[in-house]
Amino acid sequence: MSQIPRRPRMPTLEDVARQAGVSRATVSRVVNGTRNVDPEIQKVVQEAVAVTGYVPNRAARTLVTRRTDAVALVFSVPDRPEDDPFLGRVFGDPFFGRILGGLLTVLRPRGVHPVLMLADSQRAREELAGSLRQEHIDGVAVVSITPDDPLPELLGRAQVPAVLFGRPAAAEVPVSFVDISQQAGARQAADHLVALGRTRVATIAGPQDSPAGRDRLRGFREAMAGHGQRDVPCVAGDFTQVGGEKAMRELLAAEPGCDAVFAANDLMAQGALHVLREAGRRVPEDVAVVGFDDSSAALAARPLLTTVRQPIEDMAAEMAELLLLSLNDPDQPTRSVIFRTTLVRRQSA
Amino acid sequence: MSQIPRRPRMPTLEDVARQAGVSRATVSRVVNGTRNVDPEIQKVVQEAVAVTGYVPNRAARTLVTRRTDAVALVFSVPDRPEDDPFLGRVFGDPFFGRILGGLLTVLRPRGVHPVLMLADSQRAREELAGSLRQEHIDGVAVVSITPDDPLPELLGRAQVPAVLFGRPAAAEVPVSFVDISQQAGARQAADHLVALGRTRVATIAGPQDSPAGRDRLRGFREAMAGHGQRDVPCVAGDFTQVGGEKAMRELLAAEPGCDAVFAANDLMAQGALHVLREAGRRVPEDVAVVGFDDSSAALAARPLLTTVRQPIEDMAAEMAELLLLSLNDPDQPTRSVIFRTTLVRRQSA
DNA sequence: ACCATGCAGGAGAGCGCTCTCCGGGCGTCT
DNA sequence: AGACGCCCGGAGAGCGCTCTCCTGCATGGT
Repeated sequence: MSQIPRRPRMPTLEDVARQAGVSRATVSRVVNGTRNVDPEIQKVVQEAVAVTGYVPNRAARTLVTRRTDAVALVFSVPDRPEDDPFLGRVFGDPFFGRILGGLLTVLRPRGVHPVLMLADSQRAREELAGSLRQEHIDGVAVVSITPDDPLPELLGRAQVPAVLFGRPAAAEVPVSFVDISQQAGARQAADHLVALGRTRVATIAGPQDSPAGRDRLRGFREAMAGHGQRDVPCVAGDFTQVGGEKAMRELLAAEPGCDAVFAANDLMAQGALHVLREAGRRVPEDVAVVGFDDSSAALAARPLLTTVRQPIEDMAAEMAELLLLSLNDPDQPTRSVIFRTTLVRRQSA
Repeated sequence: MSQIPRRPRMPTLEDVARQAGVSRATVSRVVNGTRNVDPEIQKVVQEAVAVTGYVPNRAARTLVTRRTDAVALVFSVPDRPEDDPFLGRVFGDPFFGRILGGLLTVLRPRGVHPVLMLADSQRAREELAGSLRQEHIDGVAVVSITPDDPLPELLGRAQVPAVLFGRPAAAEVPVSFVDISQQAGARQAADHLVALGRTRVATIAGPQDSPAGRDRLRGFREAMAGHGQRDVPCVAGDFTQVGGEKAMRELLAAEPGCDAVFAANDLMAQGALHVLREAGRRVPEDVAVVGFDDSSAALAARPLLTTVRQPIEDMAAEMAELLLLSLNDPDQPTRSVIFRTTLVRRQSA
């Protein structure tokens, strides 16, 4: 342990107490607002605090309260070699930032700080567990983009205050989460395309090893079946733009007459848009396109992408609320909150 | 201070010491690898650690070492009302995630955790200062997207270990930073356009109250002057896509004959591409377009955007190195590292 | 007048760790 | 053989805070 570059010594409770002519305990009470303190004395103490420039030392406080007022925001991604520069790509996704923004709206006013962590290897997961046991953080918000992620179950078992973004793959894991109704969202896309009079509808699905990918496809198919279209041509992509391009090309080859496409996320929809343009199809006149997420890609696309909006920020905020709840009372039952999606109508459909 | 939901008591050094039949001090030495300890005893201690499942308590350690092994990653943005939901937009920029990714490649192996903070109001800045004084964090990495940001100066004065992404607006602020040579980057764009044989070159500049915006414009103008084009038509945008669209429209109206455009960032270039397409200009045949940053927008654009690459991840990693350096020795002189940009040639020019 | 009651402030233990200081055993130099 | 270091382990102080317990005083009921 390398030793401390000593910064000038900070004033302590003791200093303030001396300055104010009261005991340490009293100062503590004033600072924390616990118990009643004579207003007269309160004023004296507050002045002493101002004079000395006192700020409570967090570590000392944590040592006794066993609260850190920090939570981890964990991104759980598929394992990869330690030196793979892929790291940047993970966080390059704006999705990530939106979650952070949503969390912050709740955490900040409560004085809780988010610490960023990445669970991308067995070792990283162990370190995360270590962080919790070290009492470095009070709880965990997990965003998992890994199929069959072992993390949720790990946390659930460990009885650690944790909340997931998106339901866990294994339904019986005892952990709180926020999610959207994927199927209802897909249904909105289907209904919209049908209302537009489209009759030869196809879909670019997400990876079928992800719950979101599966559920969106299922929801879309069921809805289309309800509208009388039993066989929806489908090619699965990988949630990336190039994946969407590839899928769209295949779809176009297999179903040249299709007049509408539902892509399981905006990035793939954007890819589809590019391919359709190359192929000389007009959007939305010849082919209507609907995406999913309402990410920044939807606004960057031309024509502007009609898409199923996922209220990410609200979901993240709720995630924070749930987390704080179980922080303050570990015996809270696990809860889940399912958000409603909305169809955002723009130009592409 | 709400009281602790007590989790089961964790094993302490004391427990390990008892288990191993040695003193607390010895266990501490083994755990931290300070001083030599008899290999025999070392083994006994390690076993005791394994048996008890001991993990050092971070707060206790911090209390005495005065190190938290945490740094703040601060995004300094223009002030705004406390309840403005703009929050999400800040972090929605992939730029943000790339920085985080870069930082992490350095911080993670060193066991340092990034804590996220937002400096978006006077109050937030004070809280940040408080966090430092509370010894909640050891240092600060700042990404400022505010013109005339008071934060760098504040930190510089406070003698706090700090590193900026991008040079401070006021040159004499004593604080380390990483940056690119904005002018050299702009020059690369200019040289490329000239090499392409373009003779009527225009530019969409960034906001002129940001250092980057100013420097890129200056660099571009100087380079073009060097190539014999003295008057470069210029409209300033605001670094957003719509800003780019607006600027491009103005440019097209004023200079219908222009055959090349340099946009001060990719987002604006993307906007320009859209407008050019609407206007029936072919890119790159009629008008060549070069962006700046090499962000994800460059790859999302069609045609693929030729752009000046800023090595964000490398810069962020260096930022972390500089920060760790001054953490370990506060007397380090302030340093700055200027990175080289590279022209990434794709389709648009 | 007395004791029960309530409330505000002080004393002091103790959270879990690191680190300085000490002491004892051993090797080495004279 | 004695003196002198050196190396390794133990003892114990103390980091800054919170919180329990205690004490002293005012209040009110009988």
